[in-house]
Amino acid sequence: MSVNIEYPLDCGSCLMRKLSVFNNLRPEDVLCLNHNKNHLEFKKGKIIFTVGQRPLGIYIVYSGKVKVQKLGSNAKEQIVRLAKEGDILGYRSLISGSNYNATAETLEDSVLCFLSKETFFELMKNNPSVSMNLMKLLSDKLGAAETKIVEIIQKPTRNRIAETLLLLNELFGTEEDNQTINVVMTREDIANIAGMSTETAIRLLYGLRDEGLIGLEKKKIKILNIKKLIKESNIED
Amino acid sequence: MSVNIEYPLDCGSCLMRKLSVFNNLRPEDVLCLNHNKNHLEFKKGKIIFTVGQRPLGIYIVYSGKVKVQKLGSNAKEQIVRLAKEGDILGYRSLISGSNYNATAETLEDSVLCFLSKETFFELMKNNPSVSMNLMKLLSDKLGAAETKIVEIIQKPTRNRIAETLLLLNELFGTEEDNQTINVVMTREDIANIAGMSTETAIRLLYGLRDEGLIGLEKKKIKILNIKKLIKESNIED
DNA sequence: TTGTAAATATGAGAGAGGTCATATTTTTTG
DNA sequence: CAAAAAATATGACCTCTCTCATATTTACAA
Repeated sequence: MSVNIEYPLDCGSCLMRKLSVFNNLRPEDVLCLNHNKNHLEFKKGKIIFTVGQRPLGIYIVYSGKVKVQKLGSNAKEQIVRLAKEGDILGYRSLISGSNYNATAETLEDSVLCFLSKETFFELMKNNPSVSMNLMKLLSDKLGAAETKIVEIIQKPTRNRIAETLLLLNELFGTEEDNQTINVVMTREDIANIAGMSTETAIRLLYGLRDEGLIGLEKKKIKILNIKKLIKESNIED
Repeated sequence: MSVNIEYPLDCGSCLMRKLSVFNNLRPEDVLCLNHNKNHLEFKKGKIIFTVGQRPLGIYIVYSGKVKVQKLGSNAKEQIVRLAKEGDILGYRSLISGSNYNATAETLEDSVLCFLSKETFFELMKNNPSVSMNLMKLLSDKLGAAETKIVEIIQKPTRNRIAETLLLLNELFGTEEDNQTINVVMTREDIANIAGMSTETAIRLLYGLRDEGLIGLEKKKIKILNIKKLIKESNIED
């Protein structure tokens, strides 16, 4: 499932660390990190953790992309979070003190950095910036989740699919052409972010393509007219 | 709107503080709290803060009940959080460093304790338990919000109204009869928690009453058969 | 490369739940 | 206490989106 590999990586110079909540550690804690971290390699489509497991630590994404999804009563997955390089995973359950209630799966080949619970809390204790960063992160995610609740209830699917594309664009950026969203996802994944059936998502994407707002080539999605797409998403905040 | 009143209250012995994230302060910080807090009285239906305002601090509910709601694009309010005695309000935006994006309104006459941003962050700096409690609180709320997203998408309205009643029961408890949920809310409020139209909520409540799961008398709601109600809510976690 | 599984595509049909209209009851306010 | 406003109640209708079925294309593994 995952392979423990040797990396010649030094946390001190690690760019991903500097993007993460551990950006502002005391020098001795950078060493601690170096000493206690564990690199794990996951192929595309592999499970990092799954519902019901007890969190043993947290994961920092060194490279790759990860989706975190929950299975609803309807036997349908809902993607509740996405992670890319520098993002952390598995912190919510760890802090809540509960077992995982979502499943994390790689969207592409990824390298993760594992940090044991003990090391994590040790770093947090000694570096106020870590808990401050985490609180900020949690607050932002909570705000986004609450906004999403309102949107799912009140916005029609067309608004939501447009918004989902804008989110992916914002989060993962574009390829060199400045248009193609830099992530490979199935239509089902996109539907599971937007909160609708796969068929509806497919139909709506074609609608947006026919109107020239986006381009579709296999799994690659281009944003051709971002202004209209923003209008279509009916964002207000 | 709100009245600044004199209370002979000592934070050291305040039961609400002991229920809150400030339950474990250094003695000198209890004094600091005593010195810097501000009591505010709000009549039922009054706005504590509203969308767009800049957070100047946080509120601790000393008595009363508060709903926090967001206005969607559909001109419909969605209740995203509820607060009772001992709960804090306004922390998410403050920590995120953004203006409020929700409105807090009292559900009944309430007394709140206001703490300036400066005092709040000072307390947090000196008492690791405060940031630990806050992180736990944020993590729990985030987990609940993500669960709600999945449920709104996948559960029919009947499941959700049942779950909403169970939530209110859990949160606010019951009156002496051990059945009547201890909160007064309009049907519209209930609909705005469950995420459906007021008409649908009313119809579903009558359905549950006709089947003997609940009792309805004016705004008072009794839970008569909690087992069946749990079954009806289709909870899995 | 080829066979198989997974993903995409598209139509048809159905129904859950929203909207609108209106009547009645309850609550608030002057 | 009366009048007005707010909340509750109920019916009719309609539409958005889901489900199901099936065909086609793409991706993957042997």
